[in-house]
Amino acid sequence: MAAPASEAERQRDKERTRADILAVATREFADKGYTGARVDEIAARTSTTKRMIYYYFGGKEQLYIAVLEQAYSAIRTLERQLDVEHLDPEDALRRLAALTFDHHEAHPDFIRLVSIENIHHAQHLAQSEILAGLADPALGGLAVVLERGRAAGRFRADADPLDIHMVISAFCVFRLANRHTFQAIFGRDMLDPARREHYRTMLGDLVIDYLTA
Amino acid sequence: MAAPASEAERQRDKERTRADILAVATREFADKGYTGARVDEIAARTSTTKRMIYYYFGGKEQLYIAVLEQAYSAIRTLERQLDVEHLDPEDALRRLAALTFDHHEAHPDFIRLVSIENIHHAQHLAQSEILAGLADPALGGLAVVLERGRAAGRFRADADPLDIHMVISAFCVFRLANRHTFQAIFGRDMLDPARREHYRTMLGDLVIDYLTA
DNA sequence: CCGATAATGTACGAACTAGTACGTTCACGG
DNA sequence: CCGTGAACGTACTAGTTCGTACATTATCGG
Repeated sequence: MAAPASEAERQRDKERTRADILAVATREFADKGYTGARVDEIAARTSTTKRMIYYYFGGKEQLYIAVLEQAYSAIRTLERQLDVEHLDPEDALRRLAALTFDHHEAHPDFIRLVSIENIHHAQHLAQSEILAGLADPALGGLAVVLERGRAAGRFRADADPLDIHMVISAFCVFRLANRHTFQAIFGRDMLDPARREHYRTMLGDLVIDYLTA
Repeated sequence: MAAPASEAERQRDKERTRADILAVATREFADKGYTGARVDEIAARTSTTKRMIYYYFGGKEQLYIAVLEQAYSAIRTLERQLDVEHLDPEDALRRLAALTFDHHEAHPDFIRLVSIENIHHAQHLAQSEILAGLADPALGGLAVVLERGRAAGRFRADADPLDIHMVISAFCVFRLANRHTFQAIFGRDMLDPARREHYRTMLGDLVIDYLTA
């Protein structure tokens, strides 16, 4: 009767079970926060049981840290896409801004996890070891581009890579993280598709106008 | 023996008890989040008992809403300080940016409450009635200043008051709300007093350079 | 001065929640 | 083909947490 030959149909699959738990936990933590998330609820939405969460991750906190690590490592790949070599500084910066804008919009769960983690003073992130190497890819290309623009006399002299990164992040993060209170108070949906291109362009202008003033 | 004549020495004081609970609850909710905050913990830090929380507020959720309402109403007074009449548009905007910057830095609890409320999709704010009249004071003066700058040909034509407000808020909020993960990843303390003036000036430049590009 | 009511304190319960003890089933090597 | 360990499921517990029933004290009008 049973023909379990195919690897894909394996009833017991370490990788699949782990990935399943992690995916469900990501949504649950992003949605309810660390304290608000319920281990029983995560287990219920999984195709396995609560026992497996403790079997594979150890506990609620370690599961949450694993979720954070996965979310952050997915981000690492972003800034590498910046084409430092072949674009002039202004175009490269506009491209970085647009890339970051798109990336944030595509990963609302990540933004929420970062907000949640900040509520908890980044205490879980501090326990993790994913930090090493996270800063570099985000800033390496940016520093090069800024230096090229400065050398060409097009960018202001006091432009700091981390400051520019902060402005871009602030714009993109705020738009997602604070959209609910913003909507409640001002009645404007910052994620309205009709305004998307406007904001995307605005961020580029904001950065370039500041650098070239 | 007892000489309870003086109003200040009253053993039973409705106002004082209420205010005490609210102050303690504000710190507790801002620190731990809505789900993370414990009613028993709030009661313990109060000079009264848990019974009074339910007597005056009804429950945890209503207490949290009361905290939100008080925090937001304290903000209302801010934007009124903008001197629309006697400053030229650029100075007025720089002043608004600096005012907002200072205000956010002075009220970290408020920023945290807003972050927390956004995690919960602003569902509590929606239940409140403080919303009416919150948007106007924030934007009224700004709209006037922008229009004056536009009329004088100094500001770009497509400048929208709400967009400018968003940029200023994004900068100030991000600096406080995300300082822990930012610090953990990039090793920079965005609240370092040594960098305060730099960021304060930078925000003004950012806004003005965008508007006058 | 006294009764009514607002304000406060104590002790407790019902429901929830993270975590675990214990038992079971599958897969793979020999 | 079978034994051993990895992977998985069930049922339970200890502790927590919101909320409340009930008792008590202060204050103020008459």
